[in-house]
Amino acid sequence: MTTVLLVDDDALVRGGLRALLDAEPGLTVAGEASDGAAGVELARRLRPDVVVMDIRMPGRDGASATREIVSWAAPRPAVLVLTTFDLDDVVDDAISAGADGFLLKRATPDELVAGIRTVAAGDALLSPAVTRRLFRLHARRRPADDDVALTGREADVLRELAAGRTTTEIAGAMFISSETVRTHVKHLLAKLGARDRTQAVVWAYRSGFMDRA
Amino acid sequence: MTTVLLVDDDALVRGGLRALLDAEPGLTVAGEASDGAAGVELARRLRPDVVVMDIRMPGRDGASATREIVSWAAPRPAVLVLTTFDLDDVVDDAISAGADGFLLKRATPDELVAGIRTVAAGDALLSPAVTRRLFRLHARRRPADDDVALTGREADVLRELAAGRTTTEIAGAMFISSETVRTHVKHLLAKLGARDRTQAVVWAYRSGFMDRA
DNA sequence: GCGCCCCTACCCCACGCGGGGGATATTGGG
DNA sequence: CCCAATATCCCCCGCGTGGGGTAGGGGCGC
Repeated sequence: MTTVLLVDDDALVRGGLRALLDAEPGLTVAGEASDGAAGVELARRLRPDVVVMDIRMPGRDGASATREIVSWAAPRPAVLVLTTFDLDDVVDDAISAGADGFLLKRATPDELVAGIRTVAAGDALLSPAVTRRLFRLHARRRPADDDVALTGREADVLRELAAGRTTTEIAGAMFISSETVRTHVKHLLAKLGARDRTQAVVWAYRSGFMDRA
Repeated sequence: MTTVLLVDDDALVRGGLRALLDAEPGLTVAGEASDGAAGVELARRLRPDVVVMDIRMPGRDGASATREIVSWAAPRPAVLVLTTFDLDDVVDDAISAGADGFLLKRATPDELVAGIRTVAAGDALLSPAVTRRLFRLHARRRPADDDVALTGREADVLRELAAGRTTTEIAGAMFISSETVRTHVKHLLAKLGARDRTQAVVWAYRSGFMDRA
């Protein structure tokens, strides 16, 4: 049986989550708190398996509370942070606070249950270190990055650039002249706002382009 | 109810997993296959929510089967790859095959169940793109990458390069002459086996250097 | 004290690269 | 049907970059 502590300033949200989770076999809600300070205190007393933590709360916020809980000696509760994730600065706090997982508030009930089971089961699916890196990846996924409209060939060339290839090598690989490659490079540099191929490669890795491609 | 298809060449393993999963509320094993070809065929007929796929099998292996299944149009089964993950080359195949998740065979039953629920629930906890990058992070953690012994200043310069800065900018930021920056760049290129700064930046992102720094 | 590595700094040379042009052919949507 | 977008190819110019070598000062270990 997995015990869960709900920390959210909205009583209606807590009630909804409690009904949802208690109906789930293998899950039970051990307690509720309406702010970070009460959440930490209750987590200390109840020792739940998982703390579901809203990030935005009056008083002591979720990031601060998370930071404290994850600093406890094992076995400590796993912290699953709930967020609307609207480019909020507080998200960065949740990241650096070292939460074990985070979930969008628009997630489905099934997804929440799966998330709770995942963090409760430990890090077999994803290690904490990796999860932390993930947070960084997510935080970095700015909408602007997806707005860049590279043509098919430009995207091809960028992939080659991001593999560390030279103009001549790319020309050989793509069966076109190096002059054409140079043209494509010039165009994608302009679109990306990059001043040279190195900056284009940086963009490719940081924007998630290399993950999509 | 989440339906699962087991693909593993070992009948005993399949039997154990079936017993384990059928005992779990909300999960049911819809079928079993003993190799990749049979697995793909059965997945096509049964349309399970999740395919639990052993990576190492005689005949058509798990990576090849995974590659096919993930190429199907939505809604397609999610593929959870099972692996011993002992620095096996086949792991690279699983990565590039685009599996939705992967789990160590030494994972506990709880972890397997949590993993199945997670991939069945979709990408709310972790998006496919991020998962794919994760795989790369895991696969990439080769000892060789950690063996590269950059000096403190060389590492500083590499971080600046990986931010897309020019020699002159780096010199300004580090309060040294650009000639010195050039020397550091030359040295780190030699150590990394990179032919130019672009390849050094690629190495910085792919090796995990940018995650550690 | 002597070697060894690191950081600092400079030289020359060849060339790849980015910026700014222009040109032609094909494709597809208004 | 025409125009915009795309893909292909070519030119010149200036300079940043990489490869080679050289060198002094500082720290550290033997």
